[in-house]
Amino acid sequence: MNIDDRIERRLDGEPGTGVFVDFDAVSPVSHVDSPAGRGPMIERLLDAFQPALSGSAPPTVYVYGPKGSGKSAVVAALFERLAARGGPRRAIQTTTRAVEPAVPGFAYVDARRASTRFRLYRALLSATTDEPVPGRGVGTDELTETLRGAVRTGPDLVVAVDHVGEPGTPSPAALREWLADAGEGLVPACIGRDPPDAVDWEPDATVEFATYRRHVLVEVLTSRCSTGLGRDALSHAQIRDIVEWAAGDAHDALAAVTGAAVSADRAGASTVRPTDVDAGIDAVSRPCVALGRVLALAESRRRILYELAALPDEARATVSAATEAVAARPDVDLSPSTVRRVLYELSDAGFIRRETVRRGGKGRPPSRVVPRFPTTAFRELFDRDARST
DNA sequence: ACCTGGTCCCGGGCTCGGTTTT
DNA sequence: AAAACCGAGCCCGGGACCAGGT
Repeated sequence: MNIDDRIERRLDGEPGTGVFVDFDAVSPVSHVDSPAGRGPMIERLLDAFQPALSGSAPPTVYVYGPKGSGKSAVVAALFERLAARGGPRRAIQTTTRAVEPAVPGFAYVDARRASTRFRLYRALLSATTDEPVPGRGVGTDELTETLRGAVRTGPDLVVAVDHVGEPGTPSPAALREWLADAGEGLVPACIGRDPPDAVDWEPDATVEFATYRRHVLVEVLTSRCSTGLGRDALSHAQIRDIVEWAAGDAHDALAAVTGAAVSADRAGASTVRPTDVDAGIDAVSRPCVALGRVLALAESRRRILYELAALPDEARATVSAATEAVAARPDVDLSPSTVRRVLYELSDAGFIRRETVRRGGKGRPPSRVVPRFPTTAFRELFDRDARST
């Protein structure tokens, strides 16, 4: 947050004494313009893309590393800058331009929201053209031709596809093929968690992200909290405790901070108390699914998880009980049969865990339903999203 | 044998953009 | 110009069948 924003905030009448000042600054799903403590990684990425920047053909690049190590934050920020500094958007023909721009275009796509060919092409079209892109009622082949047309002229386009190879997102090999089908100049740069030898794709270059070191993650949280939370709302010691617990995972750490701040906010406190830190940490299961995955789900699935996260323990004791409780909520308009099926689907995809409980009854023993995502942070994001629309 | 939980699959229908007919 | 129609992707609902327990 720059000085103007800070002044603006005071002009809006916010005294700056609440817990939250800028929710997005601490939210695990929003990426900041300049990620703290990751300068060396930006250099490594620029090294990998150097050929493209000096006029040669762009290389294919694979960026990998564990969850919460800053891959998305750094690559998204870098590609945004590269795209902004690149030539005009490709759909805009610049016949007056004397020399073809030597530097390729750059685009960032989240595979979680582009999990099919149709959706990938759609995402690319809206990234490269200003025209509205149809979301339904049009065939994939037709969309392919539209994209081919938009890409045929102009420089190459480096497409960073984030979160490849997760459950529900395409593999690098599938993406390479999809991009090749849609034009010559589309060069993939995939970002995933699997090491290169476990991936069905041979990139020209690889860049590895390592887990955050403790002191760097402290730096990240301190920076985020200084803009996102009220002054001294979270003490240095508390930040260190959360970092210690998070074991280098920035996503989990930020989710815990968000949960702690929500807890304090609800209690009307102006600073985060020890019980709030405990509550914040408790609401983040370990291991846990990234919030970005939860938010990329269809609206009906998000609604089910939202309701599920607020159920008391006994209502989650069996899948049947959870089904009944969720389906009975007024805002859920799915049939119990569908809720049940979706719960099993979400369990398969890792969003919830089923723990079989021994019980003296007849038949196969049921299993308890446990959320595997940051519950408080998700519910807060869900509420804020509902309020803004 | 019987019961309940879990897996898998697919037809139908919804919504939306594009096309043809009125 | 409006209305009717068509076809695309995607979601919902439900049922057939399998698994694991008494």
